[in-house]
Amino acid sequence: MAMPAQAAALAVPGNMGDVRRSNLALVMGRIARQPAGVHLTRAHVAATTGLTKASVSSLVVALLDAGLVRETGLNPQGERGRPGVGLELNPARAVMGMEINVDYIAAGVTDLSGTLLLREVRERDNRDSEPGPVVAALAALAASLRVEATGRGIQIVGGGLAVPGLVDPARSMVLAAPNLGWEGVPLDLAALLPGSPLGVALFNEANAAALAEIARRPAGDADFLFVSGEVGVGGGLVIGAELFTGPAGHAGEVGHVVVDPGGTRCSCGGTGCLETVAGQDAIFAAAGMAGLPVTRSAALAALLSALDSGDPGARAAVDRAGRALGVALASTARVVNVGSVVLGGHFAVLDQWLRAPLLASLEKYAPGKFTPGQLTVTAVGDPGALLGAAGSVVRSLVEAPHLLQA
Amino acid sequence: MAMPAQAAALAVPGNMGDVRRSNLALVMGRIARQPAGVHLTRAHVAATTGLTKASVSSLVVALLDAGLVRETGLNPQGERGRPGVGLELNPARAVMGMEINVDYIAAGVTDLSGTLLLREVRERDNRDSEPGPVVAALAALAASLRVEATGRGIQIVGGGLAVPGLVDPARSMVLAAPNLGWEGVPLDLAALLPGSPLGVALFNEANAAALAEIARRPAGDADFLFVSGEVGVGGGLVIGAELFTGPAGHAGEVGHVVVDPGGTRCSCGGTGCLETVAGQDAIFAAAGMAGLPVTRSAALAALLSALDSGDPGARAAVDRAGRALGVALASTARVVNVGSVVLGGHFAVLDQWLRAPLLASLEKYAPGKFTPGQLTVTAVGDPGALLGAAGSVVRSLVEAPHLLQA
DNA sequence: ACGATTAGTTCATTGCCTGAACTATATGAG
DNA sequence: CTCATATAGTTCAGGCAATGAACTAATCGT
Repeated sequence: MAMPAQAAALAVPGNMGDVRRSNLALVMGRIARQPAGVHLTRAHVAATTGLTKASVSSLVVALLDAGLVRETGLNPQGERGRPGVGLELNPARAVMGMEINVDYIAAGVTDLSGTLLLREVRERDNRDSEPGPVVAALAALAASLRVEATGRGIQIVGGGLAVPGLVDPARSMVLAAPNLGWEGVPLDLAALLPGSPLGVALFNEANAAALAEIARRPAGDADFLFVSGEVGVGGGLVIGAELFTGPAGHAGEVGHVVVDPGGTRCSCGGTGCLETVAGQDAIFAAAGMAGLPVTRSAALAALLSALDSGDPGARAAVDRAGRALGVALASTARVVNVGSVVLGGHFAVLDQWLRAPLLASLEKYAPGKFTPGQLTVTAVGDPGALLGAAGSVVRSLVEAPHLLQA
Repeated sequence: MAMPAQAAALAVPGNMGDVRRSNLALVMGRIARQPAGVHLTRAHVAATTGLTKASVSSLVVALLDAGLVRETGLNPQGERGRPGVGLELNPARAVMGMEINVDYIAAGVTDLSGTLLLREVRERDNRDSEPGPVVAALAALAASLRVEATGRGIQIVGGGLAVPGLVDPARSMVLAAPNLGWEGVPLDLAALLPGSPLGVALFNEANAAALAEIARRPAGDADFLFVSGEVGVGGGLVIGAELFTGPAGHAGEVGHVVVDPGGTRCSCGGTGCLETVAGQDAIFAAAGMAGLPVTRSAALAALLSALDSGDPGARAAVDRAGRALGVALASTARVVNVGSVVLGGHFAVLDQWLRAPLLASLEKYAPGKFTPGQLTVTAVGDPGALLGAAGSVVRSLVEAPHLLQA
């Protein structure tokens, strides 16, 4: 719920409890947004949120009781007047991010400020795998991290799982993950974090990575498209610092924008999709690297050295991918009106080779829409999906602190 | 503001006034959604909204005082128990929709239920016109309709203006309307309806037309892309029964999706945009009708008869436009994840000739995403932009009835 | 005519924010 | 060392909005 000046018609009556929850979120958000280590007092919260000191005091008590916030010592530096009691996010609460990908599973723990405390990646070939054992292995990994966290006095209150495919979060289902060979797979998310108050949320990998980017961008720069380059090409659309997933939950899928109407068949059944030109397998094949190193990171390294040594096939393949990406981004920019793009996956790795053809293509198909500065590379990198999945739990907690109230 | 179960972090403290406004909107929305002529009582509002009878009574008094709602007689048919007092939208309040287009200006008055009460279209060539006289002529037209409405005891509380071009509603500016020859034109919207309590809102024409479609669609079918075929190709993206305009306010511009990377230059500076293949001028030119009838409706009629008589050039041109539209819609469907499309403008007129190549193209580039039933033609037609602009005012009033409180 | 039934109002209660008054604890000047 | 000043935080009365129960109002069926 949102409560301010503009009222939107809703299906549910509002009451005073909603005011309380809204203001609780306001105070929680203020505390969460405070830079780490900078003293923040009730008085300052009141002054910056517009709430009265009396209300803030009452709301902070609720947050303390819920264990979301902690009091630190008094203001250390000598200022006039009574020193205020410091407030910060409770470091004894944390969330778990988890990821299932083609070559590995991973789990990590972040505190409520988004700092990564623990992380563990287990290599594992999940191609054409059975979902059951993969999820069981991830549950075991998560359990071990949880034990480690508990040993440090840290409670895991919830988690998020990122999967490389189309998901239906509402039904906890993986609708289609071609690279895992999963289709219509229901997941027992609760088993990943048994008994955690907030449970486990499910995300598409590119969407989770996009969420992780949000926190790492300058404030106000809250609209962008994250493009994830893996075997497939995924996308996460962020508008107003919110993930925009569209009516059916799969918006931002820039990998299947048509970039070549006369092109080749895509695994999705379509024709000339971006993925058929700029996906990892497509680039490797076009560069004449078919049947080369098994792992993707090795293949990428091989491609990079081929590019460095001036291999014409490799250069042409990347050039073509860059131009195609430009076509897709130009169209996307028109339809959803975003002017900033963040490149992830192999697009980030290949940035120096990709950038020139991509910018040229953007200028040709959407002149004036993009400046080079609006085309950036992921600030998070590999653990992006994991951090984003974890961060989403933090975010839901900041927006609805009452979820953890007694 | 929105008030229910899920709280979103906001910059502004909530208080009980927000609860009041939210519930006011809830009751107002319930009354507005009641089919015309069907008796609706306070008791029924309470039962369907979840508010208590006491709250509903109090809220209804406020709506009556604001003049938004009216009591009708008692329940006519004999049912057991005390008959309830009927409630309906006040027929003495109305809004004005206005439109500036290439060949005409238009204004119309609708009551709060969206019924068109008055409408007047004045032919007028606005190509490469000065904004001042056009707006003055529209103001005069609006004034005359307002006099007529006042004569019937109807008060105009606000209005909306639709313009064929990119607009910045916040600054009341037309950023670019190539077909009018306007660029960076500030509009004195207040002059169109002097002294009206809600003022005049500004819309892009395709967006306004999309708004008008919302009300005419079956409930639950709230996600679609409206494609407006005029000289240019515009679009209005509706998600969750809300217009989605994106970060900069121009989302849904499907006319500049790239459908042919090797294609011709577009007026926007890009290359191979949908508009270069499927815009009216493009189709007329491809059909070999350059320099034909002056007015667009005459040219369209000529094209239709050429199609009827089997003219191969005309058929090929429309075929090509249909296929290109399919490419653009396939890409758009992936990026924003809409599965329904509403055709307007010449796309609606040419539907029978366009449909087959369009569906074939959709099936080729986005297989399984569209069924023929999800491809429909405008249910509103010509006055769409006008009705949508007017409807937007009604909508804002329903969502924030307190705007008209004393 | 009277009981049953439904509509709508009145009123005491509860919850939350607000503003003012008050308490608590520091700094700095004399 | 003491006191004025300044700032932090709590307490408390007041107001507002929703709630639920009790009450009044109006109609139907028998």
